[in-house]
Amino acid sequence: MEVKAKTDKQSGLTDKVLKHFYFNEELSCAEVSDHLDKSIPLVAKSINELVAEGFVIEQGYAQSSGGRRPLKYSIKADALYIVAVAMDQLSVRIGLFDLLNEPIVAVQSFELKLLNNDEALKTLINYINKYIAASGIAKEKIAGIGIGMPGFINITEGINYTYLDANGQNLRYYIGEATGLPVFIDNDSSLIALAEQRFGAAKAEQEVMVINLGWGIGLGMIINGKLFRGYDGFAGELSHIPLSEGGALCNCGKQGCLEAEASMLAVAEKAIAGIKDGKISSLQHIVNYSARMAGDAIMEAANNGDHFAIDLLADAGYKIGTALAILTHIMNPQTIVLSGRGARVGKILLAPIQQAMNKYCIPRLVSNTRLKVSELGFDAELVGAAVLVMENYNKEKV
Amino acid sequence: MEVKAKTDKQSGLTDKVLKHFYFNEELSCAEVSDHLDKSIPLVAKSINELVAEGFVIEQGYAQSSGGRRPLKYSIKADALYIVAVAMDQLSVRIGLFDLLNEPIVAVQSFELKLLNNDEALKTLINYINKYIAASGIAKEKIAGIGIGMPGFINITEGINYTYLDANGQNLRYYIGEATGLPVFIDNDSSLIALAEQRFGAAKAEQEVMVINLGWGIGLGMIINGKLFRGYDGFAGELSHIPLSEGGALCNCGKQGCLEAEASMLAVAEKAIAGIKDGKISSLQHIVNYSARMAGDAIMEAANNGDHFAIDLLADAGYKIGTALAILTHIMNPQTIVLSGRGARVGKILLAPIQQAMNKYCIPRLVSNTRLKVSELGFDAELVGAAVLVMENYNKEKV
DNA sequence: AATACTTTTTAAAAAAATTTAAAAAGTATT
DNA sequence: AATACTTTTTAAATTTTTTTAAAAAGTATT
Repeated sequence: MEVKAKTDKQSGLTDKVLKHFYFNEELSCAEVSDHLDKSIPLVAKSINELVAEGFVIEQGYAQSSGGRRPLKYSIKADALYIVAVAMDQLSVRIGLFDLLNEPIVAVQSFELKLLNNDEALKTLINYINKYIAASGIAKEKIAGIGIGMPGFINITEGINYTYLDANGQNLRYYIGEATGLPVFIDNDSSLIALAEQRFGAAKAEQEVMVINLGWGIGLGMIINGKLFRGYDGFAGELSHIPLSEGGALCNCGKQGCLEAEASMLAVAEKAIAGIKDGKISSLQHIVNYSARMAGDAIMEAANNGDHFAIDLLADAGYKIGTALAILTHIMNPQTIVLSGRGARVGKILLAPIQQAMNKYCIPRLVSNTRLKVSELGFDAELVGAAVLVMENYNKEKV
Repeated sequence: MEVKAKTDKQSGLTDKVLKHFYFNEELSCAEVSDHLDKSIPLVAKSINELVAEGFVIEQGYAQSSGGRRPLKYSIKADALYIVAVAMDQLSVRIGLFDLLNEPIVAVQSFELKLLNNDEALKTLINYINKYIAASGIAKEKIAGIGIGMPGFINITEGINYTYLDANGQNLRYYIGEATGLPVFIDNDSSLIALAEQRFGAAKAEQEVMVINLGWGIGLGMIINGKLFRGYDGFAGELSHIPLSEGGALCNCGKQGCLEAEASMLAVAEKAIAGIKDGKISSLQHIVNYSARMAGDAIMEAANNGDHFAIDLLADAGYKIGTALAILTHIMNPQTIVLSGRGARVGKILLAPIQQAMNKYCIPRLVSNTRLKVSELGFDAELVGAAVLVMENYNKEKV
């Protein structure tokens, strides 16, 4: 016998309506009823409840489309706040957003090495707690903490198999206990995909592949309008598909992985090697940079027209395009979005990627697949972390 | 304003219950209620209706599990019949099945060249009509005709962009008019996947990749327990992914496609070339065979231990395995099934496929992915065609 | 300007689904 | 063998949801 909370049923629709307002702009009662496929009386009841509780506000009457003018409602921006955390292998960004995804406190970032760092989890929790305390926002007003992190993550168990070991404990629960707030974690690339589908370049689309161009190359898949994770949660491992026979050695142990050939880290390494080899470029100074700093410098230089940087990126782009051709053949997506850190050089990558897809894709597939550069860019992971919290939010939580 | 038939709502559950009995063995009312997540009174009403109408029969009381003995029900095999048609580029098979997937009339096959054949559609319809008439089964007892066919198929529009042109008309509607029965069409590989997930090697599994080894290499994808078709319906184009730089020329115009390197047709061509080149084998006689007959002979010989045939298949298997490694990285399926015509040499292909996957997959992915050979084999497409009909069947049809 | 037709919202009535209670038919334990 | 506890089925009572009707507030057309 399942113990279903009585409110579970009753407030189920109300939560859906609330989320619908979070994900959409102004809506009338009739529109919500239509979108949610629920009768108007039911939806009206939920909306009135949300208005009474201060989650939703009336926005006045809109233009008539041939009948009575609809009364529009929208989410109340300051009804709740969300803590969003975006991590990569070396650093953490944290922000506090309202329900319109506007930052309430400036996004802060700090260094945090995940690899072989036993203190990483404690440091992270400490930083989150300080950030929330400094914001002055009452915890009751915070819907939860969303965290995007690299690594193989088991969402249901809340475990990251790669980083942030909590002695095998549930990471969500552990951080939740330490912060006193509901915590939701997911893979960084998945969250970027979520952000692009909800508020970005592939809004409301059903079949979307989002490429997370960063120090590695990630893939977040939206299938049937939902994040797809595969049977064990490991789907989207685009970066380690065998691309070229006997190519560069990847840190996964194999050869010819996309990541080892075309990630921003790989580009940076090639750039440093090239300059040491006497290549002419505005990037002479990067030889002593870390690969990571070099990566940023290369993207900057490419956007400023440096030929060497552009050539390197074009080369990476062509390889990425080859992988995207494979992906397109298998998934037949509506849109492929280039997102993440590398989106800032998206325009430079676009041409060689498209070129490779033209060559390696069946014509029918190339012509139907849209290739877009993210506008969310580096913010995508933070937005996705916020979305993750709201997707899981329950008004009447335990 | 949508015109929803009033019966649509009422009989909705009854149809679901009916299908549940088609896809499952004996079930009690309580079990169905549990599976369908509907209350017992509702389910009981539907079951009683189905029993009264002769779709479902009582199977007596089962063993008690500590309380009242459950009354089991099951589908009535002869309540309905299904016409299943399985096509490839050169031939058609047709069968009449009952609701237990048992053939009522022997499966017949005949030659039908699809390419550049304006008469193909008329011939097909003619054959189907004759087959049904000869069976002596009343049309009222036939749930519909399911047809699996090669080519790019738009399910919603009912159009096959590759073969069987009905002057741009809706193929489903066209055949439906000509036969007087509801018609459902789908891609052959999709139907094979459907069969494997419903009655085959991946029964009830949610994330399954089914490889259709035939004259080409097809892929049917089950994602979230449902057939996935991609945005335009062209997902699963595994056979034309760029596998090797500058390999054999494919009839799609590109080079190095999996299909051109590892399909049964490619194997047959290699075999004929090899024998002409003086290879020792029991297959000397196939030099004058068509590639298609040669393909069958090679599979036969391989199963009889012919080294040359086994080597050729092993070679093809290794290439298929490389492609499956890529597929596994992207999709992280629970199970990969080797099905279709080539399943009869599945055991021979298994080892080289697994070998390639071991080499090219991240360890975590290989160890979690099950690789199985279909037991349905060549019958899979027919079973899938029958499933297609029943999935779309409505008791109260228009 | 008046009439006819829209669309949105509110309220009342009807229908559908679930919950609760009770009966039927077992098993397990003392 | 009697009692206590299960599970399945049937029936009755609620609850929930949808449908229908009506009112409110517009637009378009003659």
